[in-house]
Amino acid sequence: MGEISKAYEPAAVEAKWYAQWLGARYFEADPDSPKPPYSIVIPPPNVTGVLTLGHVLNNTIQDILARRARMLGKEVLWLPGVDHAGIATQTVVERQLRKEEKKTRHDLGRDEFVRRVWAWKEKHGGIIIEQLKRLGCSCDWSRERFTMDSAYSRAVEQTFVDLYRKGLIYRGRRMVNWDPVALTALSDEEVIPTPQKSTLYYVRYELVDAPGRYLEVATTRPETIMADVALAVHPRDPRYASSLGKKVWRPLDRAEIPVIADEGIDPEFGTGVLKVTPTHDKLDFEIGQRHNLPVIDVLHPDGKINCPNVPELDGLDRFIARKEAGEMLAERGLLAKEESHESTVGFSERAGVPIEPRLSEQWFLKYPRVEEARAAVGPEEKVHFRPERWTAVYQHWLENIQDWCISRQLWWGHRIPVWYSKTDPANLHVDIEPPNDAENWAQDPDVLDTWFSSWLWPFETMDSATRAKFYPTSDLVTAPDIIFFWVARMIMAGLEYTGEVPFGEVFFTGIIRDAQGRKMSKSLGNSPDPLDLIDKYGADGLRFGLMRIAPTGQDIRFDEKQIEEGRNFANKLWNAARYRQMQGGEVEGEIEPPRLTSDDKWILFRLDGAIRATTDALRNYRFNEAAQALYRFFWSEFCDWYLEASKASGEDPARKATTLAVIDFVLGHVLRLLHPFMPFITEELWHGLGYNLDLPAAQGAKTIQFARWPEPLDNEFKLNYGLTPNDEQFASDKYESVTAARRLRRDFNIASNKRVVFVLVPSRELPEEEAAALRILLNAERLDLPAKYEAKKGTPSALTPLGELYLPLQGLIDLEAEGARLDKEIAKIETELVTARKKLANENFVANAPAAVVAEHRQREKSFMERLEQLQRMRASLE
RNA sequence: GCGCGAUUAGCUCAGUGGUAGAGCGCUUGCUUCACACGCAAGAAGUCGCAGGUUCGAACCCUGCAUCGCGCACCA
Repeated sequence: MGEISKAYEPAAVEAKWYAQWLGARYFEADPDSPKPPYSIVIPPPNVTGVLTLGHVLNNTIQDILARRARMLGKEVLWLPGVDHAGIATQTVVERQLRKEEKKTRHDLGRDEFVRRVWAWKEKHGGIIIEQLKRLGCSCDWSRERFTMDSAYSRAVEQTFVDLYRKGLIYRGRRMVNWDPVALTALSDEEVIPTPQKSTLYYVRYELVDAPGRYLEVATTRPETIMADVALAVHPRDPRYASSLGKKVWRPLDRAEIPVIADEGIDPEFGTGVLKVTPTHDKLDFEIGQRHNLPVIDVLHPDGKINCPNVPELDGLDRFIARKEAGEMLAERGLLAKEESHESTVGFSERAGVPIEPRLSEQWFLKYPRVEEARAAVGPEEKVHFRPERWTAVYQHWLENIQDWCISRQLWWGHRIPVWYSKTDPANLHVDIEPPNDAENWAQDPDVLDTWFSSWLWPFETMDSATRAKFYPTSDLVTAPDIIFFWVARMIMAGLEYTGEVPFGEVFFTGIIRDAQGRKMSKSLGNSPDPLDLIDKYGADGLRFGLMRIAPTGQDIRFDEKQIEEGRNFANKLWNAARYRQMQGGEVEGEIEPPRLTSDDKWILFRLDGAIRATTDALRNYRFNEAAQALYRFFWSEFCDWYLEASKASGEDPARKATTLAVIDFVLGHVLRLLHPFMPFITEELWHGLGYNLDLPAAQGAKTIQFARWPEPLDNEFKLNYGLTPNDEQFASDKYESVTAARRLRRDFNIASNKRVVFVLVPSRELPEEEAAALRILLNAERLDLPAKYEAKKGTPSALTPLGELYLPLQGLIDLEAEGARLDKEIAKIETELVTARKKLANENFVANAPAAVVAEHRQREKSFMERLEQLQRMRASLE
């Protein structure tokens, strides 16, 4: 701390230390270290991603865990990396291609397009990695991984081959969720059910053998009528019993279709008649299978109508065709009515458009180790979820699990390692190596779902030495919205391929929302750029501000004010250190027990409490509690009371030396406790104040990161330094007295900078050093301590734990005001006394409540009575 | 329809059986020699509603209301 600025300026400090940490390779994990291991794998952000507040929250927590583990003497691996994010990345590059070259990926061809994506990745990918560095993340960047690294890709393909050989992966023509924009199949998890207002069309189907008689069908999708292959009713629906087995005319693309009975029909919905279009609805597909119905597909992959027989609709977008079909039906008198209707429609998570149920040939995975995975999570099991309630969500999903559609019709991703014989398409070659006579085979054009690579992340990112030391990992920190996508699948893959669960503790963060409670999203533009926040408030301020409010597992409403508080706290810390430095003197001198004042002992007690509270909170993943405990201790106790009182040590060198030693002791502890939260400023002050000087390298000489995590002050320490609860109580009483005196000042409009004379009639012995502290805290010109004091009538007075306190003023006193003030205080005490007495008068309370609680009430009653008596005496003196 | 969460000061939120808390905001005073990103004092709450358990409930139980989130259904 050469130059000392009044306000903490984070930018230079952050850049300086991060570069130094990287240069010294402090974050790199050594698999050969004798230290016990601690490991986290980062939830890999998308390679296209930029830092959001969600990432800040998530990664700050991981950094806190990692840094604290280092201070606890663990060998720490925080393994970073990014995800190739199939759809997202392909979309970004395609958009760029369209904009800059007016080309599609098909114009380039597959190989060239993939080359372009790689080029894009090299140039723009992984911005987020640099942003994580700005945040201070202590990842082992030497091990940064990418899900498309060659070794990792090989593992992904090998996994496919292995699961295929185990019979768990199969190819099938089934109903899938089709994204008509990205032109690919999606897994069920990638579909977001969204309530939509739509129109329910009541369409009339004329009976073939009874012209003029109709069956009415309620449908939201008239544009798929041409794909109808039957009408279906419930077998026991009396309204339609006579129609069963008959034929009706399909409107638009006119054809005869049968009326069938199926248990799947809900007679309550609409008219109780369903039009069966097996290609465009999951239920319809199942009915079609049960009744051996044909399959007609009237949609192109991009969602346009494919029905040359009805030229009015052919080629139209599905939503335009829907309206058009409705109008056509109306014109032909086949539309009985329209109703508005609300239903839930599946939207593509990526493209944001309604997905289309579609029959297509895809690869599916029957999940391995489902039951084991389900049983592995629970309070008594190997994997603990925090908050615990997510366990039920996880288990419910596993109990109802459906096979996973893992093939995607994209070009960017892990190519499916399957080749089809050109001569015999039924002949497959499934292996990570192509067949020898490759020219006779064609590789499957599809790639694998990105999550099919992510689920191997905790172990395929590690080489064998690393895995031996650091796997299974210790903690996983992630958001609850990827329990299904990622967490559950990692557990299954871990069990299948390593025989172990991949992590022990899973901490689910809340989701950060804006002030209106909406999710942060790019499209809403309600997501502040964390880099702007770092520029404005510093990385430490951002981290601390967020940690103080955030991670209770509840969603978080973001407010920039909270980050401002974090910045202010950093500034407070900076200035306290600055104050210490201005005092000069020896760094971390000897604390001489006989010289300790009650203030010194009080702050040591409070420090002990803060160490315990912080340690306990962090051990239980209650980051906000830890941050709050440190905030309160440092600001409200250390700065507001202790540092102010310590100014009383004056110029006596011996006393001052002890005071400074206590300040150093506390600051040294606070910096270490805060380091996981605020890595930069704590490192800066650690060195600036010279607390690193007498330490061995392994314990913080070069960096606070390896300084020991503070231990609570044990009984031996307390004995050696003569700390007794009496001292603590005395200091508390003193501060309470000071507050009472300041209130007097305030009540009589005496400016806080005006030095005045106070008179205290002490109710107990008051050594000179205590009086000195009182004078300082009261900003008193003088503090008189007479054994008896005859106050002039009307002298403002207050009852304090240390005695009766007077504020003699000349000619300024308003007797009535003073009387009113005392009356108010008396009334307050009386109320409390009544409450306390009521409680004690309750026999059941006295009989049943714990003795300590009853004693506390007795004590309170007594003290209220004493205070009341004194106040009344003071009141009487005014008359 | 089933399930989960939330409801505490103007705002954002802590607080799992024993006198209602913090920060911000607000009022008032203060450029007091670390800090105005500050210091000091203060005002401010029928703890969503209704029952129940208990000597005692913000906290436990039941029901209801409102908001949010999952899952299922959705022709």
